[in-house]
Amino acid sequence: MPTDVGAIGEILGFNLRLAHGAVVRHFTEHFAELDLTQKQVSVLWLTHDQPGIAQTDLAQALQMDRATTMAIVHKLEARGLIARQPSPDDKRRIALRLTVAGEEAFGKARAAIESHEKWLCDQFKPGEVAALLKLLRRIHQ
Amino acid sequence: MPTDVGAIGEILGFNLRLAHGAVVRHFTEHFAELDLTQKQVSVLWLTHDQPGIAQTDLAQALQMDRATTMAIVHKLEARGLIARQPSPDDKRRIALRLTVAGEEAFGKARAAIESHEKWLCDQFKPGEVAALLKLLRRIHQ
DNA sequence: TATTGTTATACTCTATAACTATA
DNA sequence: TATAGTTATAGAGTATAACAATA
Repeated sequence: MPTDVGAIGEILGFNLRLAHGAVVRHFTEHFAELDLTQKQVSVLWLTHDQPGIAQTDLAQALQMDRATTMAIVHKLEARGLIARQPSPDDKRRIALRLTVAGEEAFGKARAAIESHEKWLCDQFKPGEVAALLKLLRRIHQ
Repeated sequence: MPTDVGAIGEILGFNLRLAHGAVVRHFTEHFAELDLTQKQVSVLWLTHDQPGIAQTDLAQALQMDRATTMAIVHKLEARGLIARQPSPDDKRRIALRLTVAGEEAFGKARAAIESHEKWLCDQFKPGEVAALLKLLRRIHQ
């Protein structure tokens, strides 16, 4: 039984923060074996869906700073999950692709996401999931 | 116009993360002048509401680790916003209170929270705010 | 034994600033 | 000039482990 938080418990931003934290904790436990963070999985996912994507595109899609994106991509490259090659038509851009090991890791991650997402969605009725999705989108779009 | 994120955009956890990030960014800009983070404001708020509260209580209410709580309280104490005194009935516990400066800072923070929260809630109809609050609570409770 | 506070440590995320190369 | 990548740097948050004092 959590401590009563009083008036702050009525603040939407406060509840969003606690909900986010709870999901992150579950994610971290769930992905401990794969040793992947939310951000890393997101980058693997987007790179899988859009081979040749550049860091700037990732940054925009995931609403991150370029430097933050750099750090995440660099780590995934060091682990041999992502390969980089200069883009022929624009030499400033570097095209990203998953390596064979990256595709394999993403396959496992995708299965883990499904069960993680199921845990989250099982807390709601189907209509509630759609409603929550719609409301959350309005905040970040 | 954000980049199309594809299938990952249907994941509830993904949207929760982006929404949380957007709110944190707005909060940070909004509180730049006061130089306070979400966590720091939460601690000030709870300490204001419950004078004599201990770090363990804060940790439980804010769903944080004890060590994390320690770091936040310590920083607020160093800034002269929080005072600590050993609890008479349980010498392990340390009672926390806001100093005069702390009360003043919290007063300003409370006004800033109101306008920040208004920005957030203005993105929704009244019924939607209540619905979102209810759904988020279910995740972290 | 259990709880509270504490310290040390480490990693992720986040952002800013400044630099290089290319468009 | 604007964009893409890069590096250095710094701070916040998160968590684990281990310790001392007290219950």
